[in-house]
Amino acid sequence: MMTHAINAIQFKHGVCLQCASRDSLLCAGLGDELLPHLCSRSVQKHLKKGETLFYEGDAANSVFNIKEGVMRIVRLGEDGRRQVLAFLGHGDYLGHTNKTNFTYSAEALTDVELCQFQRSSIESLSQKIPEFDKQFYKLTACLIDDMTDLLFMIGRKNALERVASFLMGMSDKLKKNGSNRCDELWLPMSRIDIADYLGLTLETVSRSISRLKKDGLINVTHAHYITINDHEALGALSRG
Amino acid sequence: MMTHAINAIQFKHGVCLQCASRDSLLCAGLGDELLPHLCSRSVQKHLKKGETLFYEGDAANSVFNIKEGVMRIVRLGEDGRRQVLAFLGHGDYLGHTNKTNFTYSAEALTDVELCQFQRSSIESLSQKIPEFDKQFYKLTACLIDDMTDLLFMIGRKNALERVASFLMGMSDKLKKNGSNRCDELWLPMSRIDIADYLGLTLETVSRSISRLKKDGLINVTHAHYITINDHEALGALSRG
DNA sequence: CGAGCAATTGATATAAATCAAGTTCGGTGG
DNA sequence: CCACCGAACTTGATTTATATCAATTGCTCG
Repeated sequence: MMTHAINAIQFKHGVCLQCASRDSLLCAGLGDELLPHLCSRSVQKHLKKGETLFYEGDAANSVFNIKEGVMRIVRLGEDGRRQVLAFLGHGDYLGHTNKTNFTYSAEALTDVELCQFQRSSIESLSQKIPEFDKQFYKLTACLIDDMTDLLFMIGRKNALERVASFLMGMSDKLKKNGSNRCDELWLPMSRIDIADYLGLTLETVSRSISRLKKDGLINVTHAHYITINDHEALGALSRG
Repeated sequence: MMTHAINAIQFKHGVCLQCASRDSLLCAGLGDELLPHLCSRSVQKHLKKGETLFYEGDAANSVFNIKEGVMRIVRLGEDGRRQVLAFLGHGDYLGHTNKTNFTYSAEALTDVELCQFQRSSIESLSQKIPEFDKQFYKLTACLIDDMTDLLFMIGRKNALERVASFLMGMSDKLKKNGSNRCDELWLPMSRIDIADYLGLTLETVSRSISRLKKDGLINVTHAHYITINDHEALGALSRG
């Protein structure tokens, strides 16, 4: 029995050591020697495209780190109005709330790999792993920074600027993750998802994309594959 | 010299022990015996109405806890477009970012009292004060919850619903802080501030308030003093 | 008391929503 | 492999909510 338990932890430690997200998530601040402390508290989860991780209203007992894939975070109004709060992917932290139940759902837009932690263990993890603090600060801060940008965008930018901002944001994310082809975008989400993210309708999103295409700022090789022709100009437009 | 230093810490500890925000900020999780550890890292700040705590672009080396008063958090676009990201007051945490420079300014709408901490000490405070974790989790989570609500509001609600949501939010804050007169609102901010918070123009805010008044949901005794007549109906309207 | 700013209210313009066809894409079965 | 179907997307016509422009009123403070 004892041996079994130790093997299990060593196995998980191995998973974490080789993880593609080793340098970007809650584990990033920890040296290899401390990794098992965090690993032993995590559960690895796999979602197929289209599956839901949790629904609005579910008990908020877990938080998650996304290792791979893209998730859609959605808030639904009583009458069906829908706001996409974020598209999250590699390196993003999900589920941080003070409420007892989630006020949004999380759905997989692609196959997704993630680590699940008990909220209670995250709330006091630094007591066991002091090095954990800094990375936790960083992940929550990134979340807040992104939401700040989104608030400004939805509150004060027009349709064309919002779509430009969205595309630039997708490009920035690629760059952040070390891609050298950050102008070749893959958009796994539908036009409705983009519209609900930007506070627009799908028709307006579609028209804005067509406009950017007509003006030569982007190329639309396929509805879900867009290349940025003029990164500079698209950036300027996104800033207003 | 030695005596002087000890007295200074004891004095600050005294300030913290008697603080009106003792139960709601970063210090809330700590017993009186641990309080000096946090106190010794804080600087007490006082702002007069109209003063700016920091500007967009300033180095983001500090975070703050607001003990008293109301602050306006503002993001400015290159061409002057303005988005109020939050109105913060008693019990709120301010300045949490992963960026090296603030992307928003913080201005006092009233006289304000706050505690300032070095970001570097917050990033690793749990190493010294394990009990600190839980409260830090809570404050960052509240921030994210509020921004989530605001995103849904700006992205998917119409003007009247936004203004209703804003008023309900002000009422909720009073209730959270223990007021038994949560329907008697004092609005220290201007109509422009409200408009820039809700992603509207001041005229639309003014018209919406007039409409709520005409429909009997609220009373406007003064531009900055509003009472909610029908809490239930205003809540229903705010939810859409 | 009056100057100047904040707020309200009204008239008009406009960006985006809504309504309505078409078109393309992706999958399925013959 | 191709034809068909439905879903996703694009494009066009019209409506509408809110912005913009403009005038008036009300407050605040010197």
